Amino acid sequence: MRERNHHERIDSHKSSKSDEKHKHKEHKHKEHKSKERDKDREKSKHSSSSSKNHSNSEYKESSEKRHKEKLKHRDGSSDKHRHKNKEKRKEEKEKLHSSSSGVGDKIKKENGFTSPPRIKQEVDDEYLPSVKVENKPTKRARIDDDVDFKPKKPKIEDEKRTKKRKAEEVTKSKKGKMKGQADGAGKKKKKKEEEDKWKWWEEERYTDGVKWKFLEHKGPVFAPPYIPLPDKVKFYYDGKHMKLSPQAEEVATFFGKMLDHEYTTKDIFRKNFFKDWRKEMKPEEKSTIVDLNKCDFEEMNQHFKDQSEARKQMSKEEKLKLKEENEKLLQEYGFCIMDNHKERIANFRIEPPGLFRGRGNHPKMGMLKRRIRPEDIIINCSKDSKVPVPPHGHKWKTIRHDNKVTWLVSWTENIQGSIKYIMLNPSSRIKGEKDWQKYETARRLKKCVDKIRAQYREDWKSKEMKVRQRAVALYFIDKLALRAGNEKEEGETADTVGCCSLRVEHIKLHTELDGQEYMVEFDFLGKDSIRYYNKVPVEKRVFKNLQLFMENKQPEDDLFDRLNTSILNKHLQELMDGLTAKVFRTYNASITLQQQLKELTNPDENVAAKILSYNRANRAVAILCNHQRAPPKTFEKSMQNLQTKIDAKKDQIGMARRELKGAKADHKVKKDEKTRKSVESKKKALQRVEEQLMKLEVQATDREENKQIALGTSKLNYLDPRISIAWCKKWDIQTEKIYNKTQREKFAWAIDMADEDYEF
DNA sequence: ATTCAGACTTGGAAAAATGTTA
DNA sequence: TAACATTTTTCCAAGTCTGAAT
Repeated sequence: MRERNHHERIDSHKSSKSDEKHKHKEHKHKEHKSKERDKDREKSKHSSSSSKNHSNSEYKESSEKRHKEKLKHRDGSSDKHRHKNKEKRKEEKEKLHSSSSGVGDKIKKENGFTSPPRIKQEVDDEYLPSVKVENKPTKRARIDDDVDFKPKKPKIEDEKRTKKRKAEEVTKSKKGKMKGQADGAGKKKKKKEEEDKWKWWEEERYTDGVKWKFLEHKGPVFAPPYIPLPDKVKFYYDGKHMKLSPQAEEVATFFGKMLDHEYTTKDIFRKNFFKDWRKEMKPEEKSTIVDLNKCDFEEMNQHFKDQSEARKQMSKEEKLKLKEENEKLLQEYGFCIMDNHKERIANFRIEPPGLFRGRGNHPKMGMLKRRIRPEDIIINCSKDSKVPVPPHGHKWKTIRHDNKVTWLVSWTENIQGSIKYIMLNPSSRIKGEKDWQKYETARRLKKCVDKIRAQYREDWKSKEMKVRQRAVALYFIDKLALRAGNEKEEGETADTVGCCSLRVEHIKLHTELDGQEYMVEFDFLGKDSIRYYNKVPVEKRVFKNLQLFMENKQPEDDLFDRLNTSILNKHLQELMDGLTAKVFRTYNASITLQQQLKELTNPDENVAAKILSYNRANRAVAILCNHQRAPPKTFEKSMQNLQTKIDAKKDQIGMARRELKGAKADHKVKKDEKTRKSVESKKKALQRVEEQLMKLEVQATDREENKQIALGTSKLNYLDPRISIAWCKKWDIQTEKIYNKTQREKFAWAIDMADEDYEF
């Protein structure tokens, strides 16, 4: 950020953003940098035994340096020019290469779809042309899909509900009437609940980009106004008490609340905070408070701790009252009417002001996120609806009636200048339909993925650099489930990359490593600055291509310099309607789950063990997608507790065994009914405890394996829920065992529609 | 072709709610 | 019944992708 501003000033006479970007990139301290990276690698090697390393912290430090080490720009020659020359050189070399190495290329056993780390076996099979799937032209596939995606009849026989939304109201009331007449009073309630569950998936979708016909809501709930601190809570500057103006005090409390957080120790955070805080100060304050290090927020911090403690200690009645108030608010603002149905809103509360907490090494961390007022708010609703009323004495910024979008409320946030929205809950029709559609697109990919894979393998040999890069990138996206990797504005966000934005410094080539040939070692920060570390064997041709792409480049140069997400997606679009890079992630995630479930589920095992298998399948996907979490702070202890329980259970078993033995002996002697019964019951008791033990042990295994893996995201966003539902039905496992209430609501469509035979 | 705003999905952490134990 | 552990929900940042403007 600093550096960037500096440059902007110097270079202000010219240059587009992209020029600037390259200038920055191309004049960094190489030696310095690469040394840093080496050190880093060294570290990561030590710390990782598995092929994917999960420690983020190490990486972050060094990535931080990236920004700092940029050197001054010097020459003015056009960037594009340079680029072109570079590429020409490359193309020449490429020709040489392909003619010399191409011939000897034998087809390896490796087909390019070896398992991602720790997934036992998988996509391999997918690559082989399957019997069932012919390679249809994409057009055709599209049609197929559409058929698939249309609501299915079965469950609506009796009611003929497949009609246009317009007709819904009629349907509904008619239905109500029928019920009212038919049912006895006692049944009414239950019936009503049933009716409330609207099966939108049995109705027709909008086709023309229209998202709704009617939309009515009450607008957002604003953050509560700032309550000044009581006088006894003091702020000290340089050891001296200082009463702050309300504005300055509010911002100070944001910092005070966070005192225990690591953020407040970070330089950038402190610097950004202090700068923005000073903007809120009165002139006197501004002239006095010049050094953040001399500020003492301790009492504020304590005050808020006390407050939250007090909240915990509230009496039952008070808590209940609070809960009721919350519920009232939810009832009033938490729902909207969209096309005759009451739907839950996801986030009806406006984000309160506070300090921006970017993730990873974010240049803007600590900046003040300002309070949103009604005047910042754009309302979206239908013309014929009751327009939400702004708070007294205020006006909305704008009121819109745009039914081509799904949001109800929007505002522009001041840190990145991006737009924030209030939208509906995942259980809503509008989200659900889209979600369903996403999986249908992925299923269409399944039908043509063989063809696409064959195609990009062909493209590895292309004469055109652009095509080769595209093909290798796509291979990574497919094989490793990498994200597309859009370009980002440098200095505005943390330095993270995806596939297309990988830089030379992010991969290392090893002709041989760990006994395998042609290994690529990935090490970069992905979304949310989560580290991706992986060593993968690739095909020789890919390897050679990578060498080519890296020739004559600096570590900080783009690996795929002729490629970006827009080029890639345009290409994908041509291969299959609706295909984009992220579809591969969805596809590979879902297909992996399906295969893993098939492979891991043991019919003879009990429910607990089956669930463990499910979780393991889920885990395989999470690993593929690199979904990591920080190990829970209480992890070790919680493992210990579980172990204690297990030990206790084992003792119990010993006891039960002895008792059984005794009973048996008794029975042998007496041979009467009473002792026989006793033996029976002891046997049962033993069995019971053994089962409990088994459950605990399964739980322990599951938890251990899940230490640094986050299952949530894949479960919620990547796995076709119908696969899971089919699995549940097949093995007679309750849906509740794998989906909690929220999840069941979100996946209601899948729960209703998938049967045991569903195949992704 | 490139840039940019906009809209929407995806992501882990943290807070809140709920369950369990001493 | 408080303290602690675990699960669920909320929060909001950070991606992807589209389409319009230039």
